[in-house]
Amino acid sequence: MKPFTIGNAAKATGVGVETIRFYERRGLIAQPKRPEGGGARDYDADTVARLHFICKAKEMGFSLAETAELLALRDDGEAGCATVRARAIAKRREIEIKLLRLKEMCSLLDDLIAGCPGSGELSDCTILGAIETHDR
Amino acid sequence: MKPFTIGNAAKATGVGVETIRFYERRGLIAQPKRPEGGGARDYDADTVARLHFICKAKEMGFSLAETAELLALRDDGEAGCATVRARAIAKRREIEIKLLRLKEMCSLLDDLIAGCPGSGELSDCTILGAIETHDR
DNA sequence: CTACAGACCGTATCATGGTACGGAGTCAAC
DNA sequence: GTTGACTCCGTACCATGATACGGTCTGTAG
Repeated sequence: MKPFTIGNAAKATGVGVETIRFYERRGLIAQPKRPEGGGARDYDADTVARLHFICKAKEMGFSLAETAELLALRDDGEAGCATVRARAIAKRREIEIKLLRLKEMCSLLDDLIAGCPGSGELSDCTILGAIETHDR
Repeated sequence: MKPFTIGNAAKATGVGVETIRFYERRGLIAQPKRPEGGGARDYDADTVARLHFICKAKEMGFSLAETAELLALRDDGEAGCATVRARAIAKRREIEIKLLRLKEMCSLLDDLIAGCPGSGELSDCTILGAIETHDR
């Protein structure tokens, strides 16, 4: 088994070397001990697992700070499954809200696009006009 | 008609005074001339309209840089309506993509939440386990 | 033995969209 | 004539999530 140098850990998880160092600085993962006498640090399996965790959590929309909290829960013997579940549900709700915001944006844009003749002078542009109007 | 000092312009558009100055620095709006001998600048109707424009565009998901481009189009006698329409359509497509990303996040989370017993030891937490697993 | 690839480390920089601070000036009311 | 509310202006700072730089050290291959 090849040693997980920072470069190998980066390749294995698809993040950059600098990004791993960044996560270390942010406390999401521990920096592995450096071998006596110098040389490259060895990223153990658990640290690599944490990197995967971070990537997955990011995919699901968790911020780094939230991911750090999830990792802390994971490390905390006291915490229960219900706490984690609550985080997931809260995040789901957050995303739902963003989804609604984006849908609103879409329909605003749809209205503009539908109302636009698509050619002609800028002075008659219904889109610019509509953006400018402050009807609220 | 009361003069649009920066504070009044801010109230009228719902943005902060510092934010207006920030937009000036970014070139989205021009800084009105200062009256001879000093005193508060007067934000004319067009500048206030531009501020409304910026707010609306933000609501629709345009970044400040994109909004600056739209404003430049608005100022450009040569530009045609078709250009503006194209921007709107492109932005719509972008938002559609974000929408899909968020929907993916939602279903990932839904799967986690559905598979979770909701109580019990953290060591059996299906959610943490699933986040950690690198199946891709 | 020497060159080159990586690792190491601190620090700086980027983009995005603001927010805050501090000192000075101005204006109107009391 | 002083207080308080604004304005003006430059500059600094915030969060978020990285990315880059430059110099040193080490490990390996040729």
